[in-house]
Amino acid sequence: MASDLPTLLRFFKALADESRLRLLSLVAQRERSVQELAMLLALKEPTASHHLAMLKSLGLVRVRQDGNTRWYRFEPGSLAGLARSVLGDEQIAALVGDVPPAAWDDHVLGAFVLPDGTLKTIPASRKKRRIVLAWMLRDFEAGRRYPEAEVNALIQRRHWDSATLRREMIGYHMLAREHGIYWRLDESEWRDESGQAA
Amino acid sequence: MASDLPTLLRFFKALADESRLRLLSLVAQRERSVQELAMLLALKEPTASHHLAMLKSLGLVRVRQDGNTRWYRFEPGSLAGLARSVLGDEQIAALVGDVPPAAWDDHVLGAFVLPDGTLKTIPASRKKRRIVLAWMLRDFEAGRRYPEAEVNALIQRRHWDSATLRREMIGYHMLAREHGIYWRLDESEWRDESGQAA
DNA sequence: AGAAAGATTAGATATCTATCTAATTAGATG
DNA sequence: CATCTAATTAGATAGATATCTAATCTTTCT
Repeated sequence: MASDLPTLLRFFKALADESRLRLLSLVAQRERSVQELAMLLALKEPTASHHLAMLKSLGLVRVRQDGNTRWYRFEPGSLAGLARSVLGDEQIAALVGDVPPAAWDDHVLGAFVLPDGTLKTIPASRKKRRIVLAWMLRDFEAGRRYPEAEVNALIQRRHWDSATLRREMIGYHMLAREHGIYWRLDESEWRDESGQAA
Repeated sequence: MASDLPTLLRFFKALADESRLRLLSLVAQRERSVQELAMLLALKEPTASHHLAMLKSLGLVRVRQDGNTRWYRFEPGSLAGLARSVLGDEQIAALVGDVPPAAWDDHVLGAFVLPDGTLKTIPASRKKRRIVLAWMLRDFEAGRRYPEAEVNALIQRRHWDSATLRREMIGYHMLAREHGIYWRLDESEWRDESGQAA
């Protein structure tokens, strides 16, 4: 139901306060007036009133007016929706809205690839090196078979050290070799940063 | 499981922050490194690290170290306990720990009853008047029948205006009258502050 | 009508906390 | 062994917010 990030955030902020949790607890037992609640929590009435207004705006409590005292009570089931939106692990994963998934890769590439398309340096960290290698692999067509000389030529369009880079691509299982012939492997075959198969 | 107030409060405080919610969301999709997370949220690494430490201390994320990068991932099911402790309305009501239920009544009585046991004034508000009347009703034995003169005498030990107080006790259905004879009614018969039967 | 009670609104303040920079630790690389 | 990278820890700061006092509003009682 209410599982967009701003809404979820409002609920959590409302519940992340000891006074408000105690208020909820007290009005869950029975109807209570503002001054009674303020007295029980050792707060001034305006403070209690302020908290109750927030809880009301979220539908967590209901008010009944009688004379000039207002009786607050907990709204049963109002937290069930929140609980449901938090129960499933998938719901949490679905919260990211506007973050482009490739942002990190772009960031790394931007730091290592020059405007002319050549590699500034080979990233020292495995994590970044893997991203750069995956980018370089786009120069190779899937299914086609390449002799070593052609592999080196394609790599050298990006960086002079084709020996190192070719070895790395093999190491990550992005490229396979047999009898001096190379071919590109599918992404599902690649090794991850720590050398494990994906 | 974790439904005492301090624990619940820690969880809600941890989740009541946009950065931490987004972090959870990102690591729920896949394993991610600190610098990747910092970059995706436009935060500095120490900030991300700080948030992740808090989430880890609550068991919401797990870490795997590889080289000197640490891969964080969401701990599936870690929120289920929280959700369960929030789902049931009774759990909320059970949070009040150390608040004595009679505190409010004691407070009212303390404000209107003098040390010698007499009534300073009759509370103007129905809410407080009802509490004082209930207190005065203790002077009457259950089951016993009282002529009007005796009722007045018992009330006057507390306050001179026995006529008003007697009428009020009748009004709240604490006392019943027939043919000039009065008797005390059970608490279940009393009217509440707004005149409704309990 | 005037006074009082209960509650809310307005405005001020002090505490908490999310974030940053700088310094430190631990691991990998050459 | 020196260097570099990723992450954390330490310390400082700016922004958020829980709470208070004072003022206002509404309903009830005399």
